[in-house]
Amino acid sequence: MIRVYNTLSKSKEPLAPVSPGKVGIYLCGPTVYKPSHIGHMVGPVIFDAVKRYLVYSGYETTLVINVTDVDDKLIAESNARGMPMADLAAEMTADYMNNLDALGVDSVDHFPRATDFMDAIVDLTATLVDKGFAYESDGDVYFEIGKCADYGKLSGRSIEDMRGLGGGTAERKRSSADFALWKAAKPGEPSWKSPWGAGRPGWHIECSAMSGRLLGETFDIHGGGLDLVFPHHENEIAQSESAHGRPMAKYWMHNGLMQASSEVGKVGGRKTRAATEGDLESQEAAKISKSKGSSAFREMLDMFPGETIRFFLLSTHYRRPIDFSNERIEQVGTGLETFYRFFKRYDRVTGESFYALPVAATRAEGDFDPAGDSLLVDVAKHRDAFLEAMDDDFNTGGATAALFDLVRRLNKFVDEKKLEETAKDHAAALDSLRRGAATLRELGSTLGLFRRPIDEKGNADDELVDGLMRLMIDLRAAARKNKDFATADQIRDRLGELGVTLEDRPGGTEWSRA
RNA sequence: GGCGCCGUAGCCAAGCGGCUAAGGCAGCGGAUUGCAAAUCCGCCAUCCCCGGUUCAAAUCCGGGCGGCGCCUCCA
Repeated sequence: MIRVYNTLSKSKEPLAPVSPGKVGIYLCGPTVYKPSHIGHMVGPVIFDAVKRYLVYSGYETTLVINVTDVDDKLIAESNARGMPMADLAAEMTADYMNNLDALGVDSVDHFPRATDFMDAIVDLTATLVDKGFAYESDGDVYFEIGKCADYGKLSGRSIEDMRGLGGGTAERKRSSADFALWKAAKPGEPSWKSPWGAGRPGWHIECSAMSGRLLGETFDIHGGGLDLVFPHHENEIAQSESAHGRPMAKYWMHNGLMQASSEVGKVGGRKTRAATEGDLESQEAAKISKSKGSSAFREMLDMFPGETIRFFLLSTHYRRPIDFSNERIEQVGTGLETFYRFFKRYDRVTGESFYALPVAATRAEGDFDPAGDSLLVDVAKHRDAFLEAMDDDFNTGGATAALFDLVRRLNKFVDEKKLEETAKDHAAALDSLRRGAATLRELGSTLGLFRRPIDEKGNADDELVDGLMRLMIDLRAAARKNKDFATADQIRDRLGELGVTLEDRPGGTEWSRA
């Protein structure tokens, strides 16, 4: 039984899809006017894992992430850069897609773009006007919050709380809290035809329109960052539910926001803030956000492998805010290496590739009977712990602990059975190891991890280096054979200074680059 | 001011009423190794403070203190 924390009820609820066996997920994606930063990757990585886990759990799952490619900020940026809005959007969308790809986010079924759904947006707006929830004013169309009885149910705000100044359009609105569904085009702005004249959609309407088209009037899970609860999601609910007369989504899942830690020093953070005694500038820099500016995600990919960043994002529970720093990513990267080392060890012992192990597509398929095999009894136990954590509101942090327990058990098994030295004599043990390793790969894959070999620095991509290393290792082996340890150690130490690590194993010496 | 979140070892972090409080990073012992590396074993926390509820609280309630988010563009 999978349980999901629902922002709407502020509690965990058993997952009971609208249509049994099927789950529809809509995640609010980016407005593509600038290169994406790490904050944009949090939701996609989490929901990619959520989808994998749901599929693994037997649900036919559809994941939709929208791309908002028309908006005030896009217009401003395209003017500033002197290029058409559509070109800017295309460029930034490509950047976004490349970033997702590097993180292994490839389970997304649809990336609908707002400009491809203009008809749906206009239709929905017209429906709201027809039903009396919205009104036209000087070519703009506004949603009238006062007509929506339960407005504020998601964020816990009352309409009274909402009465602000109303922005620059106050004089055209009936109430300052009303929000725009459609904005009349000013000269030179990109626009689309509508019953109210040429214009473009307001910020929230595209999500209501696209989710309705792709997932239905009531779908299962709507996700997004915590910062979208108000006003974005609140307004989506108002639009969709007023138009359709039924709930928009059963479960609202919100992920915690990425925050910059002072260690990075680039965008400030908590400690910086303390140090500067509440200085306004550093205070505002604590949260990474589009408008505050932070380095492009693309640059981070030059520093860390995508899988390491993914593991970092999944190392804590998705609802928790997560502090970002290079140091922390390095730490989880160090942890990840434990797995990679085991994979190589597995290859050595079995002569087969870990990455070639079959992965059970579903939970039921992955179930197995330990049949009294002491290794497999433990493997099953850790598998259960993993599933239990994931069932509980996708607790990826707890789940990764089970993964670490599992590799340790597998390593211990290889040690105890001395499989590195005498694998050939232990056919039965190898079978157990295979079964256990397959479980590790299966579980990892539900998080989108361990799916394909990582890129190793150095090795094999340079014939000369490879040949030189073989030479050094052979010379050192000869020295060791002659008990000339001074020479052997000198070779190893000097290579160490160059960032090359040598490891002597039963089957020979292996080298790797830091 | 309004709404909300968080405070668990040196650092990160799971646990959210009841087993010896997961796991990772770092550190310290030990096994292994010619010495290392890797691996394995062991050690390293009474859960911000004060009250309360309960047979029983890190977990619930109240009050402090501290950190943060939203209320304006944001994933």
